[in-house]
Amino acid sequence: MRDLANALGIEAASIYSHIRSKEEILQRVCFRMADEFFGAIEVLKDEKASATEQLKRAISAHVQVLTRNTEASAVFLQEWRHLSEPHHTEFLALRDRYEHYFRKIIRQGIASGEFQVPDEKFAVLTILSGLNWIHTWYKPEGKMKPAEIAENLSAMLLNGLKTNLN
Amino acid sequence: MRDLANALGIEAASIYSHIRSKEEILQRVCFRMADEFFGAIEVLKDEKASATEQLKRAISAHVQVLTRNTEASAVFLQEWRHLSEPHHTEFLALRDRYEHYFRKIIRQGIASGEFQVPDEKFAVLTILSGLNWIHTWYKPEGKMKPAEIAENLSAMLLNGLKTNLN
DNA sequence: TTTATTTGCTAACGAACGTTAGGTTGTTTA
DNA sequence: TAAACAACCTAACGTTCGTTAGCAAATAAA
Repeated sequence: MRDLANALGIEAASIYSHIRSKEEILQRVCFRMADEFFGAIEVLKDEKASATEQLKRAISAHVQVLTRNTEASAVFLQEWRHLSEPHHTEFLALRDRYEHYFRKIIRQGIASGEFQVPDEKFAVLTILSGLNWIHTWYKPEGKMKPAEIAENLSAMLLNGLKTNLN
Repeated sequence: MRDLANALGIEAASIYSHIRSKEEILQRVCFRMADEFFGAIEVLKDEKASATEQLKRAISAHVQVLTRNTEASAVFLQEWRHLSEPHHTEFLALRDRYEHYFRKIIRQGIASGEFQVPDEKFAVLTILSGLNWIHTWYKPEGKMKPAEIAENLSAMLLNGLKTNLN
């Protein structure tokens, strides 16, 4: 709180005119980011699109949220486990629900023959790992733009590294 | 320190018979894990192997280290940023060196035509993200064994999700 | 213009933290 | 057998932490 107050140019005690507690700040960051993520995929719902297309869009949406909120993303991804109950459990439920959205796409891809995936849950966890690691290196002034990041990640996850002779 | 002491069944003050400081514990975990990772890739050095094979082996080695040290891995991956100087800078240097090992493999794969990678650094960061996310879900008693994890991750990163008609 | 509200201040509180000091007990070594 | 050493204990310290209380000043509203 003293570090935050320093950054704001006020005293730590003054922050309590604006918030109830430190825990409330963490809750707000985590649940607002969760809302951002869900909001971003909510508008994508188009189950007529191919699984490939749906996955690309989901990846892109996720990347947009992350790169638009780099600091909140870092807090969201690294500090959620400090949430107190019942928020901690609620948060895990949201995370599960978000993962299920991706699993559904993967399952659809398997069913349609677009994807060949030995383990669906593993695939989703790996996709999300690639997405959620972005905050560790992404800089707004960096050479790779969010759209390029999404494109590269999609290409890598869909096509793999190996040279494709198709 | 009191939580750790509780887990050990001794008093917090007693820990200081065995270590110099809390910071020393963090240093030891982080640098010993770094040693483990470097040791694991050290024995792999065989530049005659294809880039594909080298990458598979590097992934496998990394997975073995992570899954053999799940708790230390969590500390290593999540707490390194709390290291004090000069250890913090040393740690980043080690991390860079480890990343370079992977970049070298990718570069070799591009040169030999095995890989088609728009951005080599991005590819490595994504590979490492998949690897370093494992500690968030892996359980020794889980259904997927380390060797299977390595195999699935390699397949996914090399071949991608898309059904390969080759 | 006066009152209410907002936002910040200082001072302080109780709790938690990492660690030190001195002592005791058990183990090892000479 | 005695001395040295190791490993633990209790008690406590100074620091840091999140937060509250009471107050002052600035701003907004009546």
